Amino acid sequence: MFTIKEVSEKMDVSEHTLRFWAKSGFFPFIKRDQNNVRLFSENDLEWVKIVKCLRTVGTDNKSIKRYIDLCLIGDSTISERYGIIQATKQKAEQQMSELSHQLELLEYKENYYKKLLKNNSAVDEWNPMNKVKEEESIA
Amino acid sequence: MFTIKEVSEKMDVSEHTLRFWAKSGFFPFIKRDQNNVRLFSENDLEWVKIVKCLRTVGTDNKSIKRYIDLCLIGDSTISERYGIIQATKQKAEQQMSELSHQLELLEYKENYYKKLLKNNSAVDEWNPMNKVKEEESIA
DNA sequence: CAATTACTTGAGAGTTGCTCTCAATAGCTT
DNA sequence: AAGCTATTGAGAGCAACTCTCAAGTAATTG
Repeated sequence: MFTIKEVSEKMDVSEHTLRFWAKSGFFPFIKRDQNNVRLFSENDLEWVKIVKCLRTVGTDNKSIKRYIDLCLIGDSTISERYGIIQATKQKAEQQMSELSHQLELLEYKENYYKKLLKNNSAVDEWNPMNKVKEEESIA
Repeated sequence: MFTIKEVSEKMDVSEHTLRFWAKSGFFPFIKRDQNNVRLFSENDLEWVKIVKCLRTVGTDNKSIKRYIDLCLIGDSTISERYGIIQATKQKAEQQMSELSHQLELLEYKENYYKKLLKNNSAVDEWNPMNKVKEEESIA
């Protein structure tokens, strides 16, 4: 059994967020000790894991709650849960491809700045002939 | 020259967000027509592109403003901008690897549900012998 | 054994980055 | 002229945290 602090470190989710998620009903099986302190079991960690996964992919909390509730209902909801997981997978894949697209832009910029740095250190800054005119700055 | 609606469609960013970004000072060169309507130039689209890129990777708006301001200052800030782009690239790479990690979990779940669906349709649900005991539901 | 330190709790305020609503204005169409 | 379509800025609303705080408990230390 783990305290919220231990879970926070183990799963790399802030204690605040874990409490917020708990209040949102994302961890239905959490026990408390005699002092009302939350104690997470290994099984509870699995719930943290799936919630973190869904949030990482950008699922909103309402949809996460829906998924949790489906799990609690039981076997009759398996095909709906299967659909949710599939849709989430697709979303994750789209995000990967979007990210790799943005990485291309970042690499282009990186090279652009690298070149500028090389040139700048080579030229004589004090020579007015090296002044470059620009209509508008570039991002 | 493009209206905000055209830019919204071209760049896949909502008009609301574009206005919000404009108000935040992310597009320093935007012109207006005689009716105060914003007109984006091709160069302005480049600013939209880089802002969208930085936001996609999760850069906060304050840091984006800092980057924009550095661009406006000019050549003396190239090495700082280079650093920002490098750090952003790293962040994007981390996010890719986090996403692909989460994709693994999603694939595992997908297979798990796929198997359950196959079994469920094969067994006789009305046979009490097929009742499976579970201590706690699983996410 | 009182005091300090280290956690934990829930309530609730504050923050970020949108997102949406609205009234005012302008141009185009019939 | 009336209707339709855009655009604008101001400002309300929202999601998902994030942070602050007072209160409670437990272990440690002087």
